[in-house]
Amino acid sequence: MSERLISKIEEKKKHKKDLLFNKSFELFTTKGFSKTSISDIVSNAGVAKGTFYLYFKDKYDIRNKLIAQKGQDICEKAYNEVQARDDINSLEDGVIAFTDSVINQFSKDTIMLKFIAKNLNYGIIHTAIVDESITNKSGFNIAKLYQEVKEKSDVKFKSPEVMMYMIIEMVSGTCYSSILENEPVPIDELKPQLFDSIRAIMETQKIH
Amino acid sequence: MSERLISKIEEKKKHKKDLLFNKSFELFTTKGFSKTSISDIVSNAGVAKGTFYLYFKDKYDIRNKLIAQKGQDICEKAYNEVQARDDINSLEDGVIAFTDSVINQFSKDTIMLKFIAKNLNYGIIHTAIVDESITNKSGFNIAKLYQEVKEKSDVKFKSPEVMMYMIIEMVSGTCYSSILENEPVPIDELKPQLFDSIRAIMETQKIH
Amino acid sequence: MSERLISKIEEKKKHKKDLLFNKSFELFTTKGFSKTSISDIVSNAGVAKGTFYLYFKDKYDIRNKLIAQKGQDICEKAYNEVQARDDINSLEDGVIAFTDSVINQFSKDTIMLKFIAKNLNYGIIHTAIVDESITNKSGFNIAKLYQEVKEKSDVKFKSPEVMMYMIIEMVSGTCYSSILENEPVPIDELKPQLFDSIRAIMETQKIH
Amino acid sequence: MSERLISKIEEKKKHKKDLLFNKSFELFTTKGFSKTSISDIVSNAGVAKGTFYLYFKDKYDIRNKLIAQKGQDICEKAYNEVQARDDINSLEDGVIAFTDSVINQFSKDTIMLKFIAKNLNYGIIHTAIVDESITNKSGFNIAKLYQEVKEKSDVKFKSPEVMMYMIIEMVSGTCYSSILENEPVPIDELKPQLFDSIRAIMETQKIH
DNA sequence: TATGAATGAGGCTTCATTCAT
DNA sequence: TATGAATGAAGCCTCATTCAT
Repeated sequence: MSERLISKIEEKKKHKKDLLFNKSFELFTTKGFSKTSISDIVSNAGVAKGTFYLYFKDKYDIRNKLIAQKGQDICEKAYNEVQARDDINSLEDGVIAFTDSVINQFSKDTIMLKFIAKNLNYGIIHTAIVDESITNKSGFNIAKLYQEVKEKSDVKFKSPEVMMYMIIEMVSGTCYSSILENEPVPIDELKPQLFDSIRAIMETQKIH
Repeated sequence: MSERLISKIEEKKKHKKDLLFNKSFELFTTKGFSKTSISDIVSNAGVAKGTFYLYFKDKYDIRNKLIAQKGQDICEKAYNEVQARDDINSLEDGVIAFTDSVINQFSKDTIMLKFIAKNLNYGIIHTAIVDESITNKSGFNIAKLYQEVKEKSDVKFKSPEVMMYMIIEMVSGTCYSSILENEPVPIDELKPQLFDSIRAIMETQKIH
Repeated sequence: MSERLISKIEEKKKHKKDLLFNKSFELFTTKGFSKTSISDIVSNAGVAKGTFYLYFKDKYDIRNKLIAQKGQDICEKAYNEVQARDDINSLEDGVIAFTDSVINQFSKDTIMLKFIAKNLNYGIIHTAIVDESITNKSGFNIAKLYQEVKEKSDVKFKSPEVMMYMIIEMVSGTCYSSILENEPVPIDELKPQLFDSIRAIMETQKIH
Repeated sequence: MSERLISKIEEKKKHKKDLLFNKSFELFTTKGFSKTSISDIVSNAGVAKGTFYLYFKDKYDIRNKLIAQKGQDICEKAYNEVQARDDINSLEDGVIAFTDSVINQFSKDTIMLKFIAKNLNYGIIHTAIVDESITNKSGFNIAKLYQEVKEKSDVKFKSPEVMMYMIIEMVSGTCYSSILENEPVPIDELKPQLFDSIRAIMETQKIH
């Protein structure tokens, strides 16, 4: 009986935390982070100011957890989509399919793109990955994925980390303004050239 | 006589504006933008608060002009270095030489790297390029450079804008953490792979 | 059986109250009263916030009871020490011996000195003396002591209350900074002069 | 002309600072220090919140300066009164006359007595004495006074600092409750006994 | 032009207290 | 009795901006 009581309370707490998460995301993406105050967040969530501090240290805390959370959601979805396909015959195909999924998700949800791109930086990602409350939520973990892919691949690359890095930066940088402003070209035009470039970069890195 | 008087006043005005520019840059790069107040800036510059508003609209205004200014300084220096070399036989060589110069400048001045990277975004660049007070300062102009290079080249590319974009994003993204944190590898290790990738991307874009 | 059950519960209650007492004292003397919150107290005591309000009205309540308690402990100890001596031949000797014991106790426990001195005031003492939960704890009672001493003495004084008052204030005031800061002189140097002054004051008050 | 302008502005500033001083004193003595907020102070003074911070660091700052200020005012007045008398034939007479003046001042202004007694401590006095904005206000200086008296006296004392200390503590301690609560006796009854005790203490300290 | 005193909105955070469980 | 989530008033302080001089 007392167990059920506890779980009920825990559920309520979870609900309140999620409420704060969702309303914060809403406000950060519409008003912008620095123009969103704690007052805005709590009045939107319909809770008292003090309640915010029961769940988060400050505005930066909730932002960082939000970024990590959303970032992982996107990667997890992309991973699952790649797994479900049966036309992936090489690592190149896999990387491109993964990229394609991420681009598509961002194209459909430009608010998310703006939020993540504006706020992403390595410090945040790192501390977030360490935060168990996020990584434990689902079984998925971006670090595990990377390891898994590397081991499965039968082709060897000179420096896989550098290669992935170059690809990620190229993709994220160009897509940001392509999706949001159609500059230098709309995303549909950009994609084939991007994929060609990914293959070209991977080719330079192969060890024969 | 009155002309000289006017020019003297103009000089003084210029002096104060420059002072505010320099001190702002100092503070933005040490304390960070959002933690730097107008009070900080003026007390460091030794002028009154009201004076700030005589020259700039607000804190964002001075930051944007600062970024554009510093960004152009770097490009101009890189351009001049490339011009002075006599071992540039192709557009690829030119792009790589230009990139190399920029990377070297940032390696020597990581504060600048942090400032520009953290604040750069297309909106700022665009409004800044339009601002005559910056572009007119020296004869150099990044837009003109681009045109010039494109016309000179005897090889044609499918989509030069896209190509340059992809290269720029790949370079800037990877160099940031490579220079500042040696991640994923130190900049000296990164460079050859980056240059290989640049050549590879350009190759995919060539029209034969 | 039910009696033992009740006494067990009573013991538990007593235990919790004592726990709150002890942890409060610890925190008040380390962090200071105003910087110690109820949250601090209960989290240190390992009980829930609501529990605090089961035993005390508020932070002031627990502080006042603490002061009275600790003050009485000190007086009781001093009284017992004086009783145990056989070299006390006059009221002057008794007063000085009592004073000496209190000073020694404070010298060994400066935290207590700070706490009591900083918080002592007549309102608190008075309400605390009235509080039965404190005075009943042991048989000792400072008011009874005073009466007892006065009756036993064969010398008469003009105004014993005033005399004791002057002595107490002189002693407590000077000892505070002498013990804590060695100002104006260390306590060992101060003592003989203090005792001379006590004797001198008492002499002016004697009725011959 | 510009000089007069500056002095006019300085006058206005002085006026505002004094306004804050006065209103703070009023509130601290009626509501109590901890229950007086900055908001209370500024709304009573009729200035904006920010203005407070132009003149004082925080609530503690204004309180400490207030104590030092008021304390010095009292001592200065007592000193002048002693100087004006022609029946002072010894150091004992001087100390007693000074004490008498201070007691009389506090008897007439019990609010001041409460404020100073509750807040006085050596740290505050010390930092206040160092603060030039207070000590320079008038020529008077408590440290100078002490030196002056010591040099003039033709009788020598074993340890003048300790002696003064004991006297001060005895006087201040007993007077506080005597003036405010008539306990243990009204101040008029206390005085003669206090003065006897002062003479007795000084006697024990004389070097013959 | 230049100054800097004054403003006051608005942000962040703490914390005593309550009350449903 | 005991709990601790929730409250929201209340405090402190900063800072961009204005305007009289």
